[in-house]
Amino acid sequence: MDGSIDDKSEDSPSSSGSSQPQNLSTVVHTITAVPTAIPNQPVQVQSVIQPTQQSVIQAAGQIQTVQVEEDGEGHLVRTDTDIGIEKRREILSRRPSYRKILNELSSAEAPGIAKIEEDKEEEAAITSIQTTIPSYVQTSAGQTIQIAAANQNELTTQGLQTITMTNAGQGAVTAAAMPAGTTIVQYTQGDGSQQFVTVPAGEVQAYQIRAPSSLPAGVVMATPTGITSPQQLAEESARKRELRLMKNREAARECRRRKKEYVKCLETRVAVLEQQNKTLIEELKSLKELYCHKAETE
DNA sequence: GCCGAGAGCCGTCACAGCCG
DNA sequence: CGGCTGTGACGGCTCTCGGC
Repeated sequence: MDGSIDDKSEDSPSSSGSSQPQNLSTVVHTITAVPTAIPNQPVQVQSVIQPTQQSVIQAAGQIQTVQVEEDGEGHLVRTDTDIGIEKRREILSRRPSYRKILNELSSAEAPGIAKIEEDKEEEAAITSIQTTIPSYVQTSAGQTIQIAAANQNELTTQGLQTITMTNAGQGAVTAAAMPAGTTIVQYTQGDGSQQFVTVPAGEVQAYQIRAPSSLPAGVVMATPTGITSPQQLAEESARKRELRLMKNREAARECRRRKKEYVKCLETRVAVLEQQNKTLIEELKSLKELYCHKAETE
């Protein structure tokens, strides 16, 4: 091909392909500077190592400096420089999350690629209850459950609208008795979505409501104190399982969302790069013509 | 209208890696 | 080291579309 760039690292970030793990992924060549019409000027090209989904590689968005030089036969040859093979291999030792990949891509990239939001809303909600709140659920007459918060202001911010609970089912936070004696502590988040935790009725008095930072937004974990009977243990483990499933459900949703966003981002990049490639080819053609024309006239 | 194929989404499980 | 998180894999469900 006329004026083609011989990319010696087509499937590997390094120009010495054999020294790289086989599953090293695609290299997305991000041309950050369109070469000017100066024939012998080395062209700085930014290359973004892009791991594929299935591969065991890591460190997407690692930028390496690549030089494109003429090889003496009119071909432009890419020669990688900066990162040593060993170091790169070390960097590539773990697959990053889609969020990491995309964020690194976008930070290494010109503006235009949106970062995956760091779940700001969720974090905001968690922040408001992040520290262990010395609050207790207590049953009183008529199944009214009240949480005495050390800092009511924290509890009433974003994540949890209201923390005083009644059994009426109308309040922002309600506790409904289950037939089997289980109590569901239900509350409404700022966005209107419902969250709940199950609490065996007999244990309600002993429950401490706390909000570990690891929980999804607005989820309050009730930690029983003084569980003794096997039945309570079973209920506790069932509760834990439910919580785990719920969190994993949410995590899977988020993961899929990030994955979609990541794929979209890649598709956008492909389109941009195809366009840039076209432009470069055109430019190369015109330069060649110019050069030939000049040679003929001399 | 019925049926099968294919695509897309979801929940769950398993597992690797991270972090306190 | 144990708990948590992110993600691949898998199976089930639903929807759409084309062929009959």
